[in-house]
Amino acid sequence: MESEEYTKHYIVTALFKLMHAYEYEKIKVTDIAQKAGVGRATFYRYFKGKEDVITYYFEHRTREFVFGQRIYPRCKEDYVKVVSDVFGVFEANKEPFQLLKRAHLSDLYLNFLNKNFSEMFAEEHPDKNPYLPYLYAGMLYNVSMQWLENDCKEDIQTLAALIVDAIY
Amino acid sequence: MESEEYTKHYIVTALFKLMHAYEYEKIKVTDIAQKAGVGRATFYRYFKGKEDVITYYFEHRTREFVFGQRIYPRCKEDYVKVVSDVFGVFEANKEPFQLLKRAHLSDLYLNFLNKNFSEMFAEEHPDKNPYLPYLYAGMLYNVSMQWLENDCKEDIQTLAALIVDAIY
DNA sequence: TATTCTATGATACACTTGTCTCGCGGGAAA
DNA sequence: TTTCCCGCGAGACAAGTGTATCATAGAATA
Repeated sequence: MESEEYTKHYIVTALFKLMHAYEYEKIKVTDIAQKAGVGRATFYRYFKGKEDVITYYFEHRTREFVFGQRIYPRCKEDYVKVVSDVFGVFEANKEPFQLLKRAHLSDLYLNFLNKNFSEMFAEEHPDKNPYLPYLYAGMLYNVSMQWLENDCKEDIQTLAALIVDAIY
Repeated sequence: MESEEYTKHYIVTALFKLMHAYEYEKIKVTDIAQKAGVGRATFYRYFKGKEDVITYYFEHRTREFVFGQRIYPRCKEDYVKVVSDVFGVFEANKEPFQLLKRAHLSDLYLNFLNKNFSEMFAEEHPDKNPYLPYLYAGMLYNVSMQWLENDCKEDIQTLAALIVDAIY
């Protein structure tokens, strides 16, 4: 008898393996269970459905997405640094983000950016327009996602320059 | 025999009516077809599924408002105009957007903005950085969504000024 | 008026989803 | 060793999805 965590792990990795070969929508619960070597009922005992598997995976590694030091940008160089940092973490987790996107769960990342930028701005400039962090988060999020669509082929400096030039 | 456009319209409005009363996930294609007064097969003749109906809505109901004039911003006043326009349409369609958000389908609106901004920039400035339209779309999208969270209580001029000041 | 055209509803079908039982079998406790 | 526990696979089941076929009503055309 396996531990519950092991069973979950088998299921998660099975889905990821399948997602390398097949389109997310085409993958059926039966396929995942078979690949994981468990019964379909077992799958449903641990997960509500396919999407729940992805959510589970990301909830267990959200910490890795936190970008290094939360410096508040005071000059153009700081802006470049923060923006490059965000893109850097994104690129380092390219594959998980591709899975997120395919599962229509990318907004979890946007929520994450919103939360972090809001806190950053609130600490430093409580007086500033409260929508400003969302403005930054939104453009970083969307550019990141389109960058991902292009398989992150442009280098980070180019993207960072685009962002910073546009807002500075 | 109804025109095809009418039939599509019945289906779209039927879905939106149902979304007032029921959770998006609980609404079945059969329900939509019944509410629209058409057969289920007719639904599938025009739409690939529920989500496709929402996409259609944004393609055909919002396009004329947002990009009817299709001015490409050349000065600060143009920027204010375009941005105010986007927020204006958003506010005018506040209720549908709230439904979208509840259904976790807001990214369809982001897709819509991306598509339109890309086309606008491509026509006017084929040489510009191709990520620029996504930068604008992303920040407008995210600020709009947070604005919606606040029940659109701030007035459009304030928001438009924030955006334009940030990028100009 | 007669004929063609076509959007439609009805219906059947294969497949997937999500829920629910039931009995097996291996590990832990007695 | 024996008994109990419980995660698990197997499979049944209702409901929803998406596709395909077919006959029909009614508008357009001749």
